[in-house]
Amino acid sequence: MIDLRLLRDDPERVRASQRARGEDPAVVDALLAADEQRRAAVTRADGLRADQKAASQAVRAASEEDRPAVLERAKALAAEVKEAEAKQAEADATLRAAQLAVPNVVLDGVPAGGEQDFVVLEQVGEIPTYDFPGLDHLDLGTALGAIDTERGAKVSGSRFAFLTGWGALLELALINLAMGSAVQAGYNPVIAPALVRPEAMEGTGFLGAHAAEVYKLEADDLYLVGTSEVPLAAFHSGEVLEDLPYRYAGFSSCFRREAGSHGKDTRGIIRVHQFDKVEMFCLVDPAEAEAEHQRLLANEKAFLSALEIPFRVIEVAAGDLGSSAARKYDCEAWLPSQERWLELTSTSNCTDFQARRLGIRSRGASGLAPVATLNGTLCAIGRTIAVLLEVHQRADGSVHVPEVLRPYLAGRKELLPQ
RNA sequence: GGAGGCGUCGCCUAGUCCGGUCUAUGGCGCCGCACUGCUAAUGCGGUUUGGGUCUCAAGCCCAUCGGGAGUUCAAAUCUCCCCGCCUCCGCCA
Repeated sequence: MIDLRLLRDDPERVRASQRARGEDPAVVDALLAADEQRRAAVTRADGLRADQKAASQAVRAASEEDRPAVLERAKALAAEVKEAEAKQAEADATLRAAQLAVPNVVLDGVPAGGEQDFVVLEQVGEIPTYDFPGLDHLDLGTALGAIDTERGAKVSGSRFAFLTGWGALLELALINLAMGSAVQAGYNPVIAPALVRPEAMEGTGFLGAHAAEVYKLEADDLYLVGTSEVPLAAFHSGEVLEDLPYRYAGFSSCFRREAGSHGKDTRGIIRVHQFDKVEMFCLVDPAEAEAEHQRLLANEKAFLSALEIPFRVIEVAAGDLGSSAARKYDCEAWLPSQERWLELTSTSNCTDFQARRLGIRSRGASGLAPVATLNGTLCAIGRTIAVLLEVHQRADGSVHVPEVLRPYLAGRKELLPQ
């Protein structure tokens, strides 16, 4: 949710942000108009309420003979108030809708344009080459007895998979490695609920453009989260925080309908309906947000480097940002079977946009103000397993185990086909 | 799932039966000032949050007693729905 004061003071900045995103700047002017109308409605209703309050007191004070006339007046005012309040409620709803239609203002330096207009910031490691044909992660995983998508489909449908044997152990290894390094870096570990109320989903902005992506349990009015960013962000909703920053590393299963991605990444476990993820989430002073964002990115890079995965870092263009994000970096790993870069992690600076809607504030020099929230993937486990298998495969079908994972995998230096 | 109890401006608390200066009581904590050799103690004042108005300063106004709706001239107080917590029973990994 955008700051209405910023909007009033500098609407052109918001319009420019809209243009950078390739979205309609007219929503900015619609919001300005809605804001003005709401303020007019509030002023009128407040005034009438003040009159009615006085009239109501007068009823009590009135003498026996004055009473009927005074009561009449109070009743008339009550009707007027009711009508003015209805108009105010309408203006409030219009304002809210207009406010939800305006995404966060992008930060300086974010490249304008859409999905293909990203900027590559750096590449870590070389694109690997292999002097043997090579298998994709599903063939490798099947041979290792680590991934079973056929039975996943039989039991749950397409885009579901079982992780078995080394696959299951690899998942646990990655969770432990991710959580361990997060704790070491000062993040508070959290196991988060995967089912949340509508308010949590709405407050984090996932019921907007991405509503079709979200699973809903109709009978219980609960949603399955697509990322633990949702419960982590909602964790402190409505609170006043002291002693910023707060840093969390949340583990949860993630559920996505993948409604708009028919035919995309259908093979293997790159894009599935259910996967597990360790997500970092930070609440900081808005002045510290950009520095915190760099920290998150650094953590992501360190994690991928430790897994000996070659990757590149891109800055996502304005049009490809989520509505809450003001800047976003993705780390993309090289996927040998498809000879392309695949998004493994993503970190967004949401400035105070998300916190404003969730009511997460802290006491600053000028009173209570929304904090800044940031999120970043530490490890999306399924995809990381897919990349690990492909990148570290060898001609004989075995897979090299990076040193950092060995303590969690009974010291194994390689995984062998069964 | 069944029965009962509870939710008050940071924390605790009065008020709710029987609607009206509730403009929400008192204590603790916190902030300021005074007093004091320092600390403590004491005294005085302040201390929810959001919004509106305004030279965005003071001031004034409106809302806010878990959330929402209703009844009424008037709701912390009455009615209904929802949320949360507690106790007991049932069921359960």
